[in-house]
Amino acid sequence: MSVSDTQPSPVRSTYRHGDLRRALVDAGVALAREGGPGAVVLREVTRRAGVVPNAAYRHFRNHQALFLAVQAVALGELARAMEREWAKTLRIDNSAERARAQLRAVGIGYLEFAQTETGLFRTAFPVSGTEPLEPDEAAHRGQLGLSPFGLLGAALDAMVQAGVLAAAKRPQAEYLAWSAVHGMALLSIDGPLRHAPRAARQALGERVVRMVEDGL
Amino acid sequence: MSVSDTQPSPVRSTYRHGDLRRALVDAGVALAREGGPGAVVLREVTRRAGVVPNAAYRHFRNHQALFLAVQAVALGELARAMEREWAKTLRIDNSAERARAQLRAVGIGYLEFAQTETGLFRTAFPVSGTEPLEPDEAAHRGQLGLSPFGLLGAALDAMVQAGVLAAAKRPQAEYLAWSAVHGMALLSIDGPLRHAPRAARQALGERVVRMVEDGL
DNA sequence: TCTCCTTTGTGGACAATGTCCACTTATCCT
DNA sequence: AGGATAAGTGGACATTGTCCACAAAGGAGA
Repeated sequence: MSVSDTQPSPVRSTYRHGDLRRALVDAGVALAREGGPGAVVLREVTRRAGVVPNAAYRHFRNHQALFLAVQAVALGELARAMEREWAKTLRIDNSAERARAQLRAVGIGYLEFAQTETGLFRTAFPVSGTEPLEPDEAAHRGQLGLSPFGLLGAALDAMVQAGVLAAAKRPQAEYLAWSAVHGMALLSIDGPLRHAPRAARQALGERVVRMVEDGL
Repeated sequence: MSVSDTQPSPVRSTYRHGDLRRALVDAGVALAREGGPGAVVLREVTRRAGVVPNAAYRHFRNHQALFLAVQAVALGELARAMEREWAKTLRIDNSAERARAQLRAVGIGYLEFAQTETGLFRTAFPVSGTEPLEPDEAAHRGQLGLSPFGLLGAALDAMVQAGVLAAAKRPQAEYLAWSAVHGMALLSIDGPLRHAPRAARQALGERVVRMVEDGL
């Protein structure tokens, strides 16, 4: 409901669509949401927009360009999910505790999103092939103006500031944390844990985040 | 060269192929090796086997079944890569040191394989959609008879035995370690580190493995 | 207001892919 | 020897991404 606001009827009386580009992206996002990256099919997208397949080519160079736009939206939604968790940490007074909590929040938000919006999550990180988006491009940010990557960095910075992370370990620490959480997300949705009870996955999620906290 | 040994000529005089199933899998593996999962295209596979597309259906129910066979081979190769690293630890006398080294070996082997045989690695863990293979099925094992998952478990068991890992932390520890390393592998080949110099990736690989060792 | 140009959709086509059905050709088993 | 059966072939179809030529509508300038 935050993404798509305009498609009252799939039929259209005017020759011009009005805002086809947006309609296409919206349809793409909807498809990605329930079906993952593979469901973002150009022809189906145009079908949902009530338009002939070729019309898409007036707005995107090719299928991949369309897909990238969808991916950007997915990344934005991920950022927002993480921000939501982050916001909960703001009342914590003790700065060391808060910094730690923020790192965890970022991780938990990530994992939660992967399990709640699996299709979008998969779309945000298309596995192979396509050149991925740069982790910090404008469109992928949430309301705080931070990309998922930026949020993680902010949490780590806060940890250094609060003295719970040695400054020497700060450089590149993003990648360590991200790896662990991203891996867990994949194991949870595609790997051997995909059929484990939700509680078990949640417990492992907490544990992996703690591992990062302790092992960084 | 370990996988395919029989396809002297793509042409064939006999009506029967002899061992088409194997030829198909071999071709599939070759395609996966350079091109990843998306390159394992049924028609191309049959083409390489010098046979008409439909012939594949005598040996595999559908494209996915073929793909699963290829995936199994990829998992086997991964297992072998890990075993190779594992073997290097066997001369270490101190059992605590050895156990730790084994955990690292398993991780490093995994990461090395991801970067050396990227196509096969991606094929071993097809991102979304398809139901993944169970991590312990027979065909995916290396020469030691252990699956990638089994190798990791063995390393963790050794750590408990050697007293460098609290028994209480043992259960499910596989998933924590696997997450971290798998995530790093993906960041290295698809994510933001894909263009980083090899040395940088290697350093981060070592670091993530240490993080697991310390944080488990 | 009338013309023309540019943008945006349409229509029809093509190659590639996975899959289905009917048919042919060997091979094996009595 | 002879028929069942396994293994390949041929032709077809729907679906997908993409290309090219064309039509329809707005907008800019007269």
